[in-house]
Amino acid sequence: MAGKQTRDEIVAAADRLFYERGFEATSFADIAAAVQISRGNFYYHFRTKDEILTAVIARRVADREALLRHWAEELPPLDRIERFIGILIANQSKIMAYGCPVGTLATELAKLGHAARDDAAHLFTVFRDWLRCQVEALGVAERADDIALHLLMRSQGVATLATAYKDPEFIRREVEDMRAWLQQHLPGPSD
Amino acid sequence: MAGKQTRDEIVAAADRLFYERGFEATSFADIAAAVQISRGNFYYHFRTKDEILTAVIARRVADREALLRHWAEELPPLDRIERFIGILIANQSKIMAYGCPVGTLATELAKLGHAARDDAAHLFTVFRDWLRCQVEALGVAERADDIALHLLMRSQGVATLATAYKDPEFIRREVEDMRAWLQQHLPGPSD
DNA sequence: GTCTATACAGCGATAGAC
DNA sequence: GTCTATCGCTGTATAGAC
Repeated sequence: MAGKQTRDEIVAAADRLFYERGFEATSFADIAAAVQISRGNFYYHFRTKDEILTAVIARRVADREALLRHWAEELPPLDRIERFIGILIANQSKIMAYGCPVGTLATELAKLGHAARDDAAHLFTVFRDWLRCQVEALGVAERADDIALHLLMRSQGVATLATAYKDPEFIRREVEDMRAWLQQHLPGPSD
Repeated sequence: MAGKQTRDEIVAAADRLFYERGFEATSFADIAAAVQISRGNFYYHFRTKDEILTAVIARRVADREALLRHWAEELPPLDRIERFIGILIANQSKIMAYGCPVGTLATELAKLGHAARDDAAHLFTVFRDWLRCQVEALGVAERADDIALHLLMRSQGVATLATAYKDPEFIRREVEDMRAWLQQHLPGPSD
């Protein structure tokens, strides 16, 4: 039964390396070294690089869904969205070094013409649908999906420029602006 | 003197391939095949992959500077910025397929920890400084750089989501929103 | 300036012993 | 389930003929 644990360790290491170095730039040897197993053993668990990519994407989807579910249980709708925006602050060190894990993987797979590109784009949809639901819960009936996409768009833009310039003050300012924008696009308390 | 021409063809082909497939995923054989020369001849012009990357970045900087200078000569300041925003529409097919050439290269080199990462980030600065100048020309004395960064941020966000979702209607809507935002952040005609 | 031939490391992937 | 050994291919890079 140690097989399951080894497999999980491989996926966790691949998840981290695909994020930090990129999918193409990460070799089997890199992952095996990170988990401290031989390449031969590695191939017992995953026969191709595509298989491990699929497992990594599934892991990321599960992680994000669990996180968003957790927020939905603990916070009221507005705070949930603010928490989403706050990811840019909470993860700013990693974002300045490696960008957004969702956006950078989707872009890389699109360039590679990889079969899993749509699966990677689906990671965006996890956030998109969740954001739309929260916006609707705040009383916005129409254009809730547009608002969700706009928040996603801003997150991606901030992440990309944060990686290029590594400027925490830029991130702080844009996060504040996102929060103000959100307030303006929700029904006021008198509605 | 055919050497100069061959060299230009190599850089042009590498520029396109680095954009469409990524820097890491493009091999010397790919570039040589695109220019229809042998690998041996290729190495006469560029001895390492880093050398050709440097040449590609220099080419991109020169191309963008020439384009922006051209706009500055032909259009009034507000139209120049609108033209910048309009890149998202004019290049939407390529952006949906490969993302933004500036943002995707900067992100990839950041992940690779490549020495040329700062040079790639400088490509952003070409647009940043130019946008700041146009905003200042429209009468904004303070926060012109913040406005420039905000426009860059939005462009990057739209490009990333456009690559993931390939939705022209999303691009159209966000471009319209960028133009409206710009109008709101410029001094009114009565000021 | 352009070519062929080639060196050598690292890649993804397989076979088979334990 | 984990290992060593190895395969075939591709990657960057070089040497030298023309």
